[in-house]
Amino acid sequence: MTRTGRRPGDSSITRSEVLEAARSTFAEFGYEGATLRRIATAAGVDVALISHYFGNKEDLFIAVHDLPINPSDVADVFDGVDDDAIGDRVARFLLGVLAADNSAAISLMRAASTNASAAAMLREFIDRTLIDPIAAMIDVPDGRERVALVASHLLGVLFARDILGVRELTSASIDELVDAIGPTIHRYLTEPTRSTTAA
Amino acid sequence: MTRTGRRPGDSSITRSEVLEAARSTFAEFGYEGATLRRIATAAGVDVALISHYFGNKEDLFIAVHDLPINPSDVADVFDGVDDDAIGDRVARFLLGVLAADNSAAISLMRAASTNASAAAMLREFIDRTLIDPIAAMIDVPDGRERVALVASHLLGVLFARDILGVRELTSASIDELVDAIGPTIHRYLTEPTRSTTAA
DNA sequence: GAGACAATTCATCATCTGTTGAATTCTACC
DNA sequence: GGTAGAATTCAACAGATGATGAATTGTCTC
Repeated sequence: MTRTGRRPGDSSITRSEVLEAARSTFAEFGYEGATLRRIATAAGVDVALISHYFGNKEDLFIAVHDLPINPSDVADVFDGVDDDAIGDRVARFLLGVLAADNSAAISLMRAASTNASAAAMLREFIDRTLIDPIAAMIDVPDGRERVALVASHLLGVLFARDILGVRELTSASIDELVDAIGPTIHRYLTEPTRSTTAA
Repeated sequence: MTRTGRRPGDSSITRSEVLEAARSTFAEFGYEGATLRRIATAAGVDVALISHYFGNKEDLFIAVHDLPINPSDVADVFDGVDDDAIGDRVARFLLGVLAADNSAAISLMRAASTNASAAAMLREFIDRTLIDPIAAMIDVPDGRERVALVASHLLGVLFARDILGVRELTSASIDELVDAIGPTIHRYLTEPTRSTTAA
């Protein structure tokens, strides 16, 4: 149907359609599994157009994962929260942002499993956006290790729920998950450790 | 060097060498990334030999992941353990078995991220080997959901540590990790929930 | 309305994928 | 010691992959 040459009408739309198609395809199939042709088909576009816009596959991946949270957002989460509610607040914020249909987090997790540079992206994202600001706020000596445990727990829940499809988690609402996980996060962030936690 | 035809000497070794090469290659590259040719090279063998032995790639993957724990092993972990030590015992057992250089768990996690049948394998493994027996033993109404949270946490730590390479976790010893995570697992398994946990 | 340039597709490339069939070399049994 | 069969490699396959260059069609500016 669509012939060669430029389409009539506003053409700035196509680029964002490609991005959207790439996002959901990366999220569903991971880096290697998300074929340029699959993305192109999902976007209703020829393969070559993707290369034309984004150069190569890796640059497309990077463009897609211009990540959803920035450190100051995380800092805002703590604004005026009394200590008792920190766990819930963090849990709700992260689950809300990361488990959303947006699913950039799932996409990154899938890709990170088999692609070293995606793993580095996610690792640095966790570092810069979670560990750095949260550890600075709770201000305890082993703060970074504590936040790393919190992040691990969140990653694990996303993995089990959205990648593996563990029933006990898929059937729970975000509210129920926050209710279950919040206290754990709260303890990791506030409770004294039993001994030296990590190096 | 190696010419066509059967090699002299004991030939039952080769098969296990292929399995070992497949194990580590799957663990490093995931299902799609672990090329038959890559596995063959690692095993010092021609590609066709793999197909000859294992039929196809999926059967090879299944043969490799004849999984390391069985439910009765898990049950034994609780034998004569007083309630206070359950968390540590579970944490040490699972981290010890799953994070070992054996790395079948990492291999499954990597593959599960991009391959639906690998995800199903891991999900069922968690179900049958962790959730079923542990939930039966703690014997509380929402036991399955509690164990699912425990499993999620463990998966998350493995993911963050062995796949992402988060420094705060890679620099910790197994003992330190057990020390940090044990109490959390203990609470998930024994502490009363704040409200209804999940469906 | 002509010319520059952007958007889009088509055709094609070399490379890699899993799998299969035939050929060769060894071992085991009679 | 000859022969059945297993172990192993070689060669080749059809299909998919990411990338590139040329061709076509639209939009915008003067």
